[in-house]
Amino acid sequence: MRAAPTILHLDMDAFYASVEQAAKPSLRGKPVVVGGLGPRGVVATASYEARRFGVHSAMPTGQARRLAPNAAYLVPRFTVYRSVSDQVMALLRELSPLVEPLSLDEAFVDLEAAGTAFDAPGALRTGERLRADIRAVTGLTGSVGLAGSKMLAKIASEEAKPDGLLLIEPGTERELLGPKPVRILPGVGPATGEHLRRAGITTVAELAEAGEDELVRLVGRAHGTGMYRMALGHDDRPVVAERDAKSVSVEDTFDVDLHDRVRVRAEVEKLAERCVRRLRGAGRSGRTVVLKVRRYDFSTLTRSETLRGPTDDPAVVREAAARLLELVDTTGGVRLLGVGVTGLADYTQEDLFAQAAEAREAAALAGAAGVAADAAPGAPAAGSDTAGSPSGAPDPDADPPAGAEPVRPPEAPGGSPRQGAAPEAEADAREPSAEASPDGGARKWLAGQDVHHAEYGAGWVQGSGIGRVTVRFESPGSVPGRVRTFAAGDPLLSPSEPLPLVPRDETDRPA
DNA sequence: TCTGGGGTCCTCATGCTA
DNA sequence: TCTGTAGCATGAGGACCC
Repeated sequence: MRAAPTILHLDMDAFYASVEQAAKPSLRGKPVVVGGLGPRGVVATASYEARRFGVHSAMPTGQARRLAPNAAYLVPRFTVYRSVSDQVMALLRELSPLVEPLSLDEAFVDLEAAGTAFDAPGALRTGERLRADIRAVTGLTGSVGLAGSKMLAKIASEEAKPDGLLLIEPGTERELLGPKPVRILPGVGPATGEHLRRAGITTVAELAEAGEDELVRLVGRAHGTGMYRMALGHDDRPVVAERDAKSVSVEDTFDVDLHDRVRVRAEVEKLAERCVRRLRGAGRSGRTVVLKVRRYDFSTLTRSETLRGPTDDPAVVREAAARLLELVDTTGGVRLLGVGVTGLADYTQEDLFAQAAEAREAAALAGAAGVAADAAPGAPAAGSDTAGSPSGAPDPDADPPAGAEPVRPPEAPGGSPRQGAAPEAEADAREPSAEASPDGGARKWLAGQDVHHAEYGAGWVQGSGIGRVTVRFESPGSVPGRVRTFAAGDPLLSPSEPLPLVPRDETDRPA
């Protein structure tokens, strides 16, 4: 615990919904729900107006619709959220070089790392200035918590919500935490909360009284000791700016359970390819392939296979996933499939082979020059799992050449810079875009999606169905706009890029 | 019409090896 | 040679977070 409140936690208020309200003037002050709109969708964020009806995050969208039938239901637009998030993170980096993003809308800042002394009044001034800057730059509100540790700063911002600021003075933490429910502590979720409740522990003070040994007995060593320290207000976790991803995965929940085994196999293949695209996009490779299956009864199982070396070859991941699927009984139906890769590395088995091939060539050249050289040692191991690899490619699933140095290629092909902590889902396949309907007919329009009409200008899809699409023509800087309905296949209507929350110029405005 | 998607970390079981 | 064991890798599942 630090002697001064130098950890700042920022949490944007109802972020996705607030961005939508800023982007769509007609929704300001109205209940807005952002999330999956399909039959099995859940709420990602609800505006404060929608929360008054009892709608909250992680609630099935169907249930939200029953509670708040008149709310606007929109699909998430991650491109916009990411660009607003970039603006906010840039403001945080002006405060200190040590910023730890937790998601698009949340981050810790270590003010001490800025090299400036921060006492309580100084920290408060910094927090208030940050909130004002965020409002000026994005038009949105965020809540700020200030304390001597991450846990307390986060609790403070939670208490300050919405649109507030709270500083927890060092020395007051036990008094503040004591009466709060155990669920306020990070890492105490529904299962642990219920477990503790059955043991007669409901508040943080009772947790502290129970003692470390009892908590270890109840919930295990790692969790028990950590929870005890937190209950005493002790948390010395540092703010960490850069964190490498440890796994990459994609998954899909189907509107209707899949029963056809052939279809299940085809979906697993598609997921494996999507997963590898993400993997390659991050310039990484992975060694362990994981298949996830959620069955009709919501029981979830995973099967995994560790390869001989890391790969980013779609064929290798696809085949491993297919082998894993053979181990799973899907009788009764499948509601979700997922494919992931863990054991990430920055090089692949193929890189090792390329290096070995270079070594062979060099040796051959040396041999031609009259220097004796052994053939590259380390033939691919027998029993390789990938007999089906594309011909012409080196078997990517074999032992690396013996004696090969652990290599790190200068840059993976197309490799993007390594991301810092970016737990936020890419949601690449979820970004709203006009989709061809399965029957090859008119496009499918998603509520909330950005569109442009050749005659009426910029707008967004308010609703669609039975061959029609309703569009509201407005933009962030305009007054609430008019609604018009078109045929879903209207050639004058097209999907468009999202507009910035602060219009760049008048051309962005609706006609 | 219950219950998404992308992650991290922990625990426990099991098999192999020194 | 046999046995016990510690350590490690792997695999599966659960809890939690945003």
